[in-house]
Amino acid sequence: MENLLSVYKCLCDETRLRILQLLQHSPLCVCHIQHLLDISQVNASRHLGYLRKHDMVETSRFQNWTIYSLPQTPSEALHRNLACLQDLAGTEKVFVDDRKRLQKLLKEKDVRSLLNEGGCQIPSPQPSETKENA
Amino acid sequence: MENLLSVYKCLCDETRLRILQLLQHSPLCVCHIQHLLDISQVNASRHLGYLRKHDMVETSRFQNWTIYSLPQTPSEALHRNLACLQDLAGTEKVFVDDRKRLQKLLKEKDVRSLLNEGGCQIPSPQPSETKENA
DNA sequence: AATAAATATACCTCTTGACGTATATTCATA
DNA sequence: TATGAATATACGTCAAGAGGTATATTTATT
Repeated sequence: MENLLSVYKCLCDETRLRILQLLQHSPLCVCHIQHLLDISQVNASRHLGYLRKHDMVETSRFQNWTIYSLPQTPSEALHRNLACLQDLAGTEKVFVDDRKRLQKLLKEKDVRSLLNEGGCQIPSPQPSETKENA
Repeated sequence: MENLLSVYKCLCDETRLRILQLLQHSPLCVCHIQHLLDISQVNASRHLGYLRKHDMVETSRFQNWTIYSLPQTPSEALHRNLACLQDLAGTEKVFVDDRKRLQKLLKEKDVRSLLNEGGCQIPSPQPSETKENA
């Protein structure tokens, strides 16, 4: 029950929902999140810290960057709810826009090499989910 | 997004989780919830009011009772998350115990007739989910 | 060694919400 | 009409948490 409640508490903030939705596509640094969501550094760091404290994300350190990613072995509650969120995020404009910005970001060489050197599997470029990317 | 966040906010309190899990099995009055969860009348009423305010439950009035039930046409976000909760609630002791008490309650004639006269579909007695009901 | 970048933490303020006590309100019934 | 049962609301208190500003910490670079 503790864990289940923890999951829902992590999910009941818009910023954290957006973060988690992005992390379902790729590991990311604080600065990436910060810019993708257009929020302050402190805010990004704090929400990520909150998620980490509740075991919703894992971190690895590379030089000056902290790379956040979803847990390798998430709890059942987290796993199920992330899947659920994934489904629901398909139609939500905020998420769609975030994903578009993410795809763009993941094309940048320095971003890719940072995540790579940080030991992360980053996804190959995705076909855009809507035909026009205008 | 508003609605999705609303759903998660409703789900991030243990009392409300227990209530929703019970309502997935049968419509119930405030006094039923109150006794099943062993909480105060105010507390039960307040959480149910919170759920109603956020369109997570519907109400009908019969004499002095307010019968709470899940919406006939829940939002996509609610529908999905209730299904998810249903799955996760299978193994959670608190929920298991609540359900046992509910099954017992639903065998009482006055409870059944109250819900019936209130215009509710109440489920037929369930086979107990664990073999022993001791 | 000084600087800059990336991240984290401390302190403050404000809002939300959880729960207790007390008190309406409504309806059936004695 | 007075009483009791079921429900809802008002008011107070307390804790959690969201976000801002300032500041520390670590690491690479000049």
